[in-house]
Amino acid sequence: MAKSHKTLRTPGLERALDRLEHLCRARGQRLTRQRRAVLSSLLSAGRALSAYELLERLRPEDAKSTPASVYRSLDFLMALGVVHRLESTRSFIACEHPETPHWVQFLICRRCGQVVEAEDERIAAATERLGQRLGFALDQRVVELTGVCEGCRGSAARH
Amino acid sequence: MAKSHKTLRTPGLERALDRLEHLCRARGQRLTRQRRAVLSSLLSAGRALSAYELLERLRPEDAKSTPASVYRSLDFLMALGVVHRLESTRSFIACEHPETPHWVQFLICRRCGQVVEAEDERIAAATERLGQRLGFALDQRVVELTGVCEGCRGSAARH
DNA sequence: GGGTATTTGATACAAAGTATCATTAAGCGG
DNA sequence: CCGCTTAATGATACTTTGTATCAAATACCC
Ligand SMILES: [Zn+2]
Ligand SMILES: [Zn+2]
Ligand SMILES: [Zn+2]
Ligand SMILES: [Zn+2]
Repeated sequence: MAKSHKTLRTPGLERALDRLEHLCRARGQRLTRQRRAVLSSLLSAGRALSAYELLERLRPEDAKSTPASVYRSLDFLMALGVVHRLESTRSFIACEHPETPHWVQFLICRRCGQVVEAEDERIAAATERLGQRLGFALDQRVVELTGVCEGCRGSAARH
Repeated sequence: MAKSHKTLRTPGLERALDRLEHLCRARGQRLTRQRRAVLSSLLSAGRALSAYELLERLRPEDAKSTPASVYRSLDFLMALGVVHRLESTRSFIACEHPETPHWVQFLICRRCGQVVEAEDERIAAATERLGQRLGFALDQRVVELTGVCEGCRGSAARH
């Protein structure tokens, strides 16, 4: 029988890991087991995770993960642009469209925790403009909009 | 001789504390010594401070400040809208124009730490729009743009 | 498969933020 | 000005989040 790789279950995840590999090769960066595991875990979580939640999910598979190692992998993946950090919730999420380098905005539902990654031209342009107007050469833009998503508003009669 | 209040040194600070008092009365909230001290300290710092930096500045005057008490005062002042939290630097800063309720953007210089509070109509409108488009009823918007300010770019020959 | 620079493991620590409950004081009415 | 009531603080201990250091391991190139 064929060797039973644990992959190939979710094609989306497979594609993301392939993309990670190609990104690393292109930049001459090393792709390690941990880095793969961290991205993989974030992707299959399907939501934002704190570094320590992530750690808990990694431990069963890799007992020697530590906070430091998780943060290191996260930093690496963020530099590559395949993971983002949500400043307002101190958590991390896999990028939803890592094909292009991008400045994104996040919409966060405070009730169900859903996070939507948006790429709004208007906001991008307006922030760039503001930076120029005030003389700042911007290199990082955090836009995190918190509220209640449509689903959650519907499902709550009131209050 | 007249009683030697330690106030009246900086009219801007005085005005801010008066405003704080009025805000509290208007809302039936109590204005305590600590809350005054926290706002006062943030104002005279003239920059963003972490909660613990703030604590250090309060301790000489009020030896029984604790992390918990500082965070409580900060939460109170933020609810009133006279203090903002910078998510991307985990710090707090006095509002630069607390007259009106507002959604603001922050520009942060990563070299000198300067923070500028802006109120850009275009960004406000664009974020609101995005929220509507994606079905979110927004109640908090974090817009924090980091880069290098004009002064710092000028003063650095290169790198 | 071996060599080397990079990454990780292990440990310890620093920084940021919160829970709890007994005690204190702000603001109000008399 | 005094005492009452309720909200806020003090004290303590704890949780969560993030880093420093250096020896050991491993990804990648050949
Ligand atoms: Zn993205
Ligand atoms: Zn929701
Ligand atoms: Zn403000
Ligand atoms: Zn600067």
